[in-house]
Amino acid sequence: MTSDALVDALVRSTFQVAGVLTRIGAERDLSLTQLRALGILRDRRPRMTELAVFLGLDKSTLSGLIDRAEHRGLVARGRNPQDRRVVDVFLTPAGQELAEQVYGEVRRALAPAINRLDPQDRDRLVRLLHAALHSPG
Amino acid sequence: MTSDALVDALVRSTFQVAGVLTRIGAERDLSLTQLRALGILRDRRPRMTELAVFLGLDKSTLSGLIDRAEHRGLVARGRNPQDRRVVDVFLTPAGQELAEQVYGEVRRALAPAINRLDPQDRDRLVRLLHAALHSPG
DNA sequence: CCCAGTAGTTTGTAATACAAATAATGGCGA
DNA sequence: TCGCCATTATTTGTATTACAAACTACTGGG
Repeated sequence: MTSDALVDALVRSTFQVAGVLTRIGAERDLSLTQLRALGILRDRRPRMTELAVFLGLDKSTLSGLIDRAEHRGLVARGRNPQDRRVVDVFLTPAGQELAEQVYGEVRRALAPAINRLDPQDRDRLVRLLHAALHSPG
Repeated sequence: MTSDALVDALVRSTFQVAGVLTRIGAERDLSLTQLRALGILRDRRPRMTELAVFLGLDKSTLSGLIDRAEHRGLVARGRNPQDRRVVDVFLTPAGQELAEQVYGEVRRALAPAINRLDPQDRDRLVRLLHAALHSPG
């Protein structure tokens, strides 16, 4: 069946890309989760609960994660004056720089894979991934 | 740039599929790594070191992983008569059944995404993923 | 037979993750 | 305004995941 081949291809590529991300993160002492958090925080300033939902983590897990990143000076916590229960999270300048470095490294690491496709196929792949996964559901 | 859009799409789909796999694994007390190990063992009987390399883990990490799976009756260790240092790992019948269940569940979970594509686009996506990622390098 | 190298395990430590309990605040109803 | 429940995040306790270093058992060459 075609759909089984597609499931296999998606799972395979998932583990392959996750492996690349894990390796790049490890070079800078970032777990896959921390790396993803950095990526999310590049263009957002969520509250703890929002970020936990985004990452699919329990809020207690996120407290520890942000603790460690904060001690390393990568992120900071901000209090929300409207609702003082709320804690906003955002990247420090050091965190921003690291995030850009890491994602530059990711682009470089995936470049060989991408260069195996001609520009038209790249566009096709983007559109197909978008159509399949980036939609409601 | 097109290649940046493709990197974004690959990273995004990686986290999305990994999320699905994590959730399905969690329903059966399987981590993403255990789930992947089960998938690999479906059609292989590697030695410990081979499996560790496959998963990108240290051999000491794998010892613990296989210990826990063995206690749950999912895998078994076999001694190699040619070289008695070597330990082969393979699925028990229970492990085989769980692996099939889980991967059936994965197919069901990804079906909605797949069904958004017509058969021709599914083939295209399989070929593009294969061309980009499943090649040398 | 000795010894260097290989295959796995054990031990120690840190990070990741969840659940339950806790603390602080907000907001609604009486 | 007071009381109470809900919300937001942290703390605490436990299991898993992961690595590195030390260790055990075995192999194969000299």
